[in-house]
Formats: sequence, C-alpha cells, structure tokens
Amino acid sequence: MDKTYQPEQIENRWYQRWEDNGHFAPSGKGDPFSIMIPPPNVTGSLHMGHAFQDTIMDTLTRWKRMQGNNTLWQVGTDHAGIATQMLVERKVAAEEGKSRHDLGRDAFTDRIWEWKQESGGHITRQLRRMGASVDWSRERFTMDDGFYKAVQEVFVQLFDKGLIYRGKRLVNWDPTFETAISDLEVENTEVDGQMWHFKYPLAGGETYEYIEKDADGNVTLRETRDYISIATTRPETMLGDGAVAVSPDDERYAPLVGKLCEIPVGPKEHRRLIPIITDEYPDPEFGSGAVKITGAHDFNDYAVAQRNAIPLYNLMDRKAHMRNDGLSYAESAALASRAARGEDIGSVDEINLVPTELRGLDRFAARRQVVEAVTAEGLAVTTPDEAGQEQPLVEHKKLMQPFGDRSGDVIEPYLTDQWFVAVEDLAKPAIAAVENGDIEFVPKNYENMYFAWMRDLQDWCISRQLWWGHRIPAWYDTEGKVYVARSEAEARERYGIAADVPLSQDEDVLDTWFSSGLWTFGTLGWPEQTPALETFHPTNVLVTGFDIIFFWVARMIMLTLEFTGEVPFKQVYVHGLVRDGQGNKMSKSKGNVLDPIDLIDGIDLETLVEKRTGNMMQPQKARAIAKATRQEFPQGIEAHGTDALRFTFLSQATTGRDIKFDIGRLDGYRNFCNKLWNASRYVLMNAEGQDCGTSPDGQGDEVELSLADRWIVSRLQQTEAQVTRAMQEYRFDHASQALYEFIWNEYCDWYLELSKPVLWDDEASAQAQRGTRRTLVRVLETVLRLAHPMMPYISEEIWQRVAPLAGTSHGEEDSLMVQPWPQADDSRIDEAAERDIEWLKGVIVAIRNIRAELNIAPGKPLTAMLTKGDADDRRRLDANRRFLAKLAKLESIDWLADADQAPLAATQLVGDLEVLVPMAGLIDKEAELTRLAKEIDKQDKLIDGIEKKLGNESFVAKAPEAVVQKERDKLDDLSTNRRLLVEQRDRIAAL
RNA sequence: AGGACCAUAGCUCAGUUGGUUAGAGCGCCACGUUGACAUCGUGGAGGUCGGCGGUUCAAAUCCGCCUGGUCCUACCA
Repeated sequence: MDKTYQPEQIENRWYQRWEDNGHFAPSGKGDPFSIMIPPPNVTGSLHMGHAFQDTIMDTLTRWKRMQGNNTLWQVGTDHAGIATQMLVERKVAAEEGKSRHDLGRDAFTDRIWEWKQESGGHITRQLRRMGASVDWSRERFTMDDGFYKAVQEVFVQLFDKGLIYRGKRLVNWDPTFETAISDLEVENTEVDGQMWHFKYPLAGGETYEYIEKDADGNVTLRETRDYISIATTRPETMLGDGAVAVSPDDERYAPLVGKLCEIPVGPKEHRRLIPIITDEYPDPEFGSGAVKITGAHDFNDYAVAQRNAIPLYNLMDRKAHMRNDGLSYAESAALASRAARGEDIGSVDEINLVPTELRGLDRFAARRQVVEAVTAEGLAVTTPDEAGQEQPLVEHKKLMQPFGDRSGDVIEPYLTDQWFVAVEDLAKPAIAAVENGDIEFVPKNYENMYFAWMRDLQDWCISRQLWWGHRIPAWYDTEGKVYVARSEAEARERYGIAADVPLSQDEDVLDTWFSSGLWTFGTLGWPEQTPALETFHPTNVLVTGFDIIFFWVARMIMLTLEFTGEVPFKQVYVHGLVRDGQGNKMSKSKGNVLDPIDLIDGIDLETLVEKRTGNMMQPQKARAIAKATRQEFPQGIEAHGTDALRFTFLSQATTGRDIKFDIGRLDGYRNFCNKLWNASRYVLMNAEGQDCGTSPDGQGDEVELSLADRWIVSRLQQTEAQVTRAMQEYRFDHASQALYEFIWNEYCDWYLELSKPVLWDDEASAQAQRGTRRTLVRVLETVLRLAHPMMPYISEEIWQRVAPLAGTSHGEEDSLMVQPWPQADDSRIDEAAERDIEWLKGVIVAIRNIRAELNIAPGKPLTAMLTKGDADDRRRLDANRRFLAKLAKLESIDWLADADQAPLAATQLVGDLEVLVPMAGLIDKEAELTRLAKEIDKQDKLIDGIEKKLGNESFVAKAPEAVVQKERDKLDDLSTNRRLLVEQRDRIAAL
C-alpha cells in the first residue's frame, strides 16, 4: 500500500468494476427495498444539493443491500420542460442567431434532442463519481416512449373521470416564455413600487357630498365631489376596468352605488362608463376605499368580477404587450359601455380596449403613458408639497411582485384557455394517507407544512405553451370541439369522427411536474402490471429537499394513490439545503458555488476564480467575487476524494436542518480516510504473510486473546449496534460519528498501540500473537463493512487486502458490496475487559498528564508507582505491566504497599488508586505550587456545589435514591482528591 | 399578517425520556519525527448553553414572553 491515501487512484476503477459486475441490480433474497432518485434535469450538472442527496440515498441503498434486501435504486432523468427549452433557446440564439420561432417547432425540438444526446451523459457520469450505486440497466427518461405512455394514460383517465378540464381562466403568465405557469413557479418578491391615485369622474357631471369621519364619528372632511378616487399600482390596466367596487358598509360612497363613472384614459369622445358596485373585497380603511375592478388582469379583481358578472377585458398579448388586434378602440369602447349598462353584448374576445396610440406598447411603457396622460388632464389626486404646491399623489411603497422562477420576468395574470386538474377529490386521500401514517415524514414537522398546503389547494394548471414536453393528448375539430384520447385514431374511434373530418392535436405540452408525479410507478412499467411494479412499489423512502414538497411530493402522492391505489413511498426523508460556509444560498450570481467534483478532485485558485466569474456581465461584481474567492481559498481547493466528501455530507446531515458546508470538516474527514488507510497499512504489515490463526481448515488456529483483543471486539459490537440504529433513524451524523470515534479513538489510538507490545515482543507466545493478528484483521474487516455504505471506495480497496487474511470469506464474491452488514453479537460484549482497559487507559493518561504538567520531555523514561488501590488494581498492574511501560514510556512501574513510604511524587487519582511519579530532580517548586493551588480551588468549587445539593432537604427527600447516592459518591471522590492535593502541596511547600 | 424552524466553545455542529465536572471536529497554544500515519502524536486554553420569567428537589433540555436570524404561506387595490 502507498504511504498516503490517494483517492483518485482507487475511485474510478472500483466504480467501473462494480457496474460491470452488475452489483447494482437488485439481487438480494430478503424483502424488497426501493428508492427512486429524484430525477435530475437530463442536461444539467451535479450541484451540492444533488451530491448531498445522492450520498444519503446511496448510503441507505448500500446498507440495505448489505442487509440482504432485494434492493433497487431506480435512476432516471427529467426532461425539465422550461429549463431545458430555455437553455437550448439561448444556445441556438447565440450560435445561430435564430429564435425558436425562426426554426419552427419540429426543428427546434430536434435541436433539444441533439443537445440531450450531446450533454445528457454529463450528470450521469457525475453521479458515478459520487459512487451512486443506481441500477443503470433500468435507467429511465421522462420523455421515453414508455414513460410517455404512462403520462397519456393518466391524462386520459383523469379526463374521463372528470378530474381534468379545460377552460378560460386567469392564470399566471410568463411573458418571456409565453406560457402559463403554476402558482408554485411564481416567486413573490418585494420591490419598490408606486401607487397612483386617480379621479374617475361621475357620469353626466353628477356631484355628491363626500364626508369623512374619524373613529368617534366627528366629521373631519366635507366636500362636494364630481369624481370617485381610486388607487392603483397598475394604471395601464385601467383600460380594462369593468367596474369600481366599494364596501357595502362604506357610507362615503353609499350615494354613488349603482351609478356610473368614467375611466379617465383614452380619447375623450370614447371614454367608457363603468358601474360603481358593492363587494366585500374592498377594505374601507385602505387607500380611498374604492377599487377599480380589472377582472382580466388581477386575481382578486377576477373573483369580484365573477361574483358580480363584470365582463373581463383582456388588454395584452402573449408577450404582455398592449393588444394590437381585434376591433378598433372606438367600436370596442362603445360595446363595452353598453355592457356596463347591463346590455348583453355576447363574446368579449374581439373587444380591444387599448386606445390606438397605446397598441403594441410594452406594458411598462403603456403604464408611463397612462400616468402622464391622466396627470396632464388634471385627473390625478393631488396633495400639497412642502412649498404648498399641489402635486400628484404618488405613494412610493414596497410591493410584492410576482416573478417567474425561471425567467425572472414579471408575471402577468392572463386570461387564457388552459387545462386544469381538479384537485379537490385527489387531495382528500392524499391528506388521509399522511394522517393515518401510511406515509410518514422525517422529520415529522414537515407534515404540518404538507397539510396546510393540501387543505388550501387550487386547481392545478397543467398546460404549458412550450414545445419541449409531453404533448397533450387532445384533438380539436374545425369547430374547436375537443376530443381526449390516447391517439388520434383512438379519438376518432371513441367519438365516432369520420376519417375525412380533419383533427389537429392540442399545441400545448404538460407541466413537467405532471409527468414527474408518476415517477414511482411510471418507471416501473405502469400501466403494465410488471413484476418490477409488483415487487418494488410502493417504494420505501423518498429522499428530497423541503423546497420540492409541493411541486413534487404532494403531486406524487395524489396521482399515485389515484392510479395504483398505493402510496408512492412509505417515508419521506426531508433534508435541508446545502449552503455555503457563511450560510448563504449557493448561487451562480453570488459567485459562491462549490462544485462537488472540484471538492473531490481539487481545483487551483485561478481556475476556480475563472469558473465563478467567467460569464459574469458586471465587471465590478466579478472583481468582488474574485477577491472573496481568493480570500476564502488562498491555495485553491485540494483534492479530497469522494469518500471524504460523502462522509462530510453524512456528518452534517442532521434532520430537517440546512447545512452550512464546512470545508474544514471536509479536510478533517479526508484526514480520517488517511488515518484509516495508514492503520490498515500497519495491520497489513503485521499480518500479511504471518500466522493470523485464520487458516481455512482451522488447523493450528489455537489462539489466546489478550485483554485488548477482548476489549476491542466488545467495543466493536457496541459500535455496530450504534451505527445500525443511527441508520434506521436516518441519523447519518450519528452513524458517521460512531464510526469515526471507533476507528480513530479506539482502534487506532488504543488498540493498535496495545497490539505492538504483543507483536513486537519476542517472548510473547505464538498463540497470543496469533490472537492479536486475528483480532487486528477481523476487527478491521468488520469495520470496513460498517464503513462501506458511507465510504464505499476506500473500504472496498482496503477490504480486498484484508478480507483474505481475516478468513471470513462470505461466499464467492470478490467485492465488499455483496458482503453482509455486520451484526452486533451481545455475547461478545465483555464488560470486565472494558473496565480493565478503562483502568489501563486511566493510568496511562494519568502518567501522561503528570509528564505534561511537570514539563517532562515526552520521550524521557520515567519510574512510576501505584498505591492505595485494591486487589483488582494489583491484578491489573501485574497483568498489564508491559502495556503500561510501552504506552506511558516507563522504565518501571511497581506496587507500593505502604503509601506512607511514598517519596515526593506527582500524584494523580484513578478512582481510589493513586498514580505516583517520583519527582526528584524533576520539579519546579513554584510552578507546582501554583498549579496545585489552582487545582484545589477547582475541587473546592465542585465540593461546594455538591454539599449544597445534599444539604437541601427536599433534594434528598424527593430525588430518586440513585441520584442522591451518585452525588454522595461524587462528593467522596472529590474529597479524597482534594485531601491528596493538599497533602501534596504541603509536602512541596516544606521542601 | 399567519405559521414553521433555529440560537450551545473563535468557526461548523452533537447533546435521546429533565439528574454529565455540557461534548466532537476544525482553528488556537505548548511539546514532540520510537519502526501505520506531521493528512500525525501527547497535553492544554476556550462556554453565565440568545435574554427574562415560570414549572421542578433539579432545566441546555419542559412552559410563557422578548430579542435576533432563516424560511414558508397569504397578501391590500
């Protein structure tokens, strides 16, 4: 073995071998265990979140596989509609200077398929680097024919059940992608906005008495008005107003209800009149208390319009430009005014209420023009400025504005024909499944989040006006009548449409999450009743981030229950977000992204800086990021290997909490790998070619197990139990910590050291040496199995060399991957050995302490004595003299029968036992007195505390006897210790 | 506005049903290359467990309030 651990040399070859040997496919004889990978974007690349999540899934999968379960980790990728279309659209624009419209639908989707072909392997290669033991033979893609079939089937069946419908509704519209998006894809962000106040003149110049009162009913304002005042943040939508609404309880406007007012924009001769109505929606306390109702451009207004039969006038096109189609403004305005008076005017689609001069303008440009025009006309509400001049009232305030999560564009509520899933009936069983425990969230508090969302669910808009995705299986005849079926042929057959009647398929595609929602059963072959479906569904656990519970988890539960009658998974393990060391979200624009592959392979500083700032548009920001990067990683990032990265993730994986990725811990766990590596070197150096008492025929295997052997085996059982339990509880931090502590603090720090006196002592018996060698290799072999789910590469590499020596062959297989998971054996727990080793460690540490306190060179041989102990102490001394001498670097250590005969010595207590190191010629009198004074003081404080406690009658009366006794024992120990220290102090002072 | 979660050593975090002298890793200080390992060893310093109040014989742990932070949901034209 090489002297230092070099992960890059072992990782790639092992993955290849595992994959080639088919170790990832289900093969266990036990119960099925299955996990579905949350399918990453097929053209994406692996980020820290993936790496974290995949580590958890792989650890679970490997663990279950070793436990003998018939284990499937199903892998696949997602077509990721918007994200992929956007990417390829940009690429085509950059490389060919063409838009997707220039290419046309077929050519453009061909480009996406080409891009998938070209880059689709990237993320799967990265998954392999992480060691993910997914079954590649079952890899799926959401746009595969087979998966498409499942998607179609679900759509058709939901439609037939009346759970999918098509209709004209107000939806969130992304003007950049020119598609509807779901509520979830909208991010509300606070922005600086303005609110304008405008006067809507009353029809026919009518006036009324406007009276404002304070809380006590005293009149604070009384004036005659010929207008009603409204406030708006979106003046350009005034053109589509259908009414002005006031609260039914608002006395100020009571006289106006039922009358008409005029929208103060557009050519004067065609200004529209709209009714003043009452509705519960307006809040009299806010603004003027009167709200303009624009049903086609605002969700709240839409609801008011529905309740009051107010017409909806669409003002914009798909790009959120002011419409430039339909009837002329004059005709439109005339029709709309008739509607306002209650006349039936039929369809409003052709009505375009955008005045000629605004047609075709961007919505924000139109907004500016409307504000200018209204203000110029003197119809802005004014307020005096500091100089007493009347100025238009424009409030600058924070607004929550909706943005598309992908495009970053301002989302427009937009009236269009879309397909929807009626969720109410689907949600009920989905809620029940979590309530009754069929599905369990880990940690549990995410269930509340789930319930809250599920109980207030809106119908799900599933159609997208994109080109990349599953085309909606619906066909239209020339009259626009819709036929849903699995194919055009089926549509004709089902609905009896003659072959000569032309049908055209719906242009839209389905929301990506609609297909992702079928992931657990679609990947297993549904709608066919395949053996895989039978065996592996429902899956055992879904490992996912909380940010995706609504998008994905909830919809999977609904759709899976509906179509399979089963839950998709029994547990949902929810992990946190991977953040940077400061707790910030990692993002390209912040320039704080770490690439898991760079952490594995290392990256030099300049390349890292280039990576973070390469495509950055603003040079100033790029410089700041470069500076921060140089500061954080002055030497770049060195190679750590996959195992160290995985171990870091696991150690930080505490439930339901974001992780701040700590590169210091990554270094630490790389060192841990190195420690394991070197410990193994030691074991191999001492065991290879030697008699380990593990011959296959059992001949000549007589062994004698030392105290240390029995102890480490005992500790191993406990570690096995701890790690197993932690895994069951998804406490990967505890599992990794238990392993770390056992390997480093027990096996390396103590057991290996204790093995040296046996192996290197010519007088040690062959049986004893055999016993120690056997324990060395068998414990290591077991610990490698324990480590394997967490650190697959290094464990496999070392196991290959250790397993033959351990003689614990578990079958023909040559890989750790198919070895059994260690099972704790309580009969091998040896409490007496543990107590003896604790004693041994105590004495050694005591001597080391004395050495450090007296500033004695670590290598200087010392003489030590033990006294005041009991028969056990004597027995232990006699049995372990060799070990004490070696580990504490002693010339000799002996029993002193009469403590009064002790020479002046540094003293430490181990239980009742006193450990003495004679101090002749070693002592610095003043320093020692100071130290002792400090130590006595410390003891006094502790004694004080306990005495107070024991002096408290209610403590003695009410606390359990065991607790009281424990305190008494403690007091005893402390008092003895203190007395000793005082004696010591007096003796030294007397020198 | 409603809700969730978090606050423990300089940093990143453990701390199970209340009873420990409150732990680990990294960092820091001192000493040390004996034959697995300087990606190491030995020893050490460092914490009024965010604040206040309560329950209890006993609170980092349970309850209430407050402060600070993160996030989610819903939003007022």
